[in-house]
Amino acid sequence: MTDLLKKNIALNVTLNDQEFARFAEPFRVTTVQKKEFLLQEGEVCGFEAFVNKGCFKVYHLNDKGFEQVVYFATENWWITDIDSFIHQTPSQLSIQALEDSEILVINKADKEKLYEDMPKVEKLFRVMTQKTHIALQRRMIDTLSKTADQRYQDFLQRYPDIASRLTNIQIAAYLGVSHEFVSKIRKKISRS
Amino acid sequence: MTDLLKKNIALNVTLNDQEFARFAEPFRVTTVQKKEFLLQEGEVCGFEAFVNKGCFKVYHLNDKGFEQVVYFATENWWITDIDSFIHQTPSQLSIQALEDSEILVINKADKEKLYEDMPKVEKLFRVMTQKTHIALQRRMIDTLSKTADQRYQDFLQRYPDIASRLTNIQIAAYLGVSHEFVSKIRKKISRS
DNA sequence: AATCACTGTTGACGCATATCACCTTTGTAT
DNA sequence: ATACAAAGGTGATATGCGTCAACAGTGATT
Repeated sequence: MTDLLKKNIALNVTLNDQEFARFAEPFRVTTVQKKEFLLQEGEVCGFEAFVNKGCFKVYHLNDKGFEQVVYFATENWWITDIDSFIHQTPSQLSIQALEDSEILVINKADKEKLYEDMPKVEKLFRVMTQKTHIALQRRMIDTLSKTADQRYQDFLQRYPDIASRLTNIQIAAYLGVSHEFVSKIRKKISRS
Repeated sequence: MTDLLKKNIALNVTLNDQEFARFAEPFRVTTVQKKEFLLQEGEVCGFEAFVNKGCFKVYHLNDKGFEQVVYFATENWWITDIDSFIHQTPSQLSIQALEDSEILVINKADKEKLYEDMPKVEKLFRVMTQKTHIALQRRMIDTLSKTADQRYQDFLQRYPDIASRLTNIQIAAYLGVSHEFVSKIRKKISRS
């Protein structure tokens, strides 16, 4: 149940079996059906979750009513609306399952107890947040300086396993372009 | 010398005078002249710095030879190339002073000692990184779903004090648009 | 099997923004 | 004070991408 989680955190911090047991204790296994929402805009996000199986999109509905995908999360990714979770303010993001999924959920109070009880957990989430931040910084640079064509191809190369589970419409919502234009990019690629 | 730093970290963590003294000890005051580089692309970033006075731009030179500004840092901001600093790999970013400035610099080894000696420092940088990440996530959404016009006006509203110290060219490099277009946006605004 | 919703494709047209060229204004160094 | 570099502004033209509309393909639901 928590095997994948154990491997995941081992990337950032070393815990012995007893420490990991304490860490894993407050997590609850939850199954989520395709199309089900973990969080809807306006709700306060009280959880953080680790994806054991399945796929989610974390997105914002912009002024024009378009979904802007902040990120996709498949096996081994963490999901939350970090802004709403930390500040306990209404969420501007929604989180929806794109496949039948299984996640490990921890609530805010339990996570804060972990921070207090285990200094290594501070380090774990510091390092995880830093890595996430680095990835987002790179995406920011690419978004501002590359064409949609290049960004589409970069996405396929960087996340081939995720891309194959998504529709063009979902990928377009991540890249911030219309799905019709993604379709035209694909046509152009297939000709060359 | 470290008054501003003391106030800055007090936003995220509580340290008594003795603890703060230990925290501040490894920082070195450094003056930097306008146009001087703290870091150039290709170098490994071995420091993190707190801005006491002045202004910096952190930017990436893209394929077309254009500067893409990742962020500006004035008084009370921290600067580093977090990617290069953490992984000790060659930097893809450059950091240059836009004004004569004064910073407090800590090197990587000393920062790691702080992490080991003071659990509160783990928390400090975890929370700081989370806040930075939230801000970048919001910027990402805005970049993908708003026009240059809106983003320019948002920038002026959100950072009026920084904007007034920058040229249009620098603001354009942050927004990811040409400086000519920023000029046209300004004209349009002034007419209305 | 039939239906209906969702996804993908294509073309015509329009808008946001880039590019280029040139000029004016401002700042800076001697 | 002069000269030169950098910043700011403007118009003409080009391009990337959006919008809209229509249609075909693919899956889901009954």
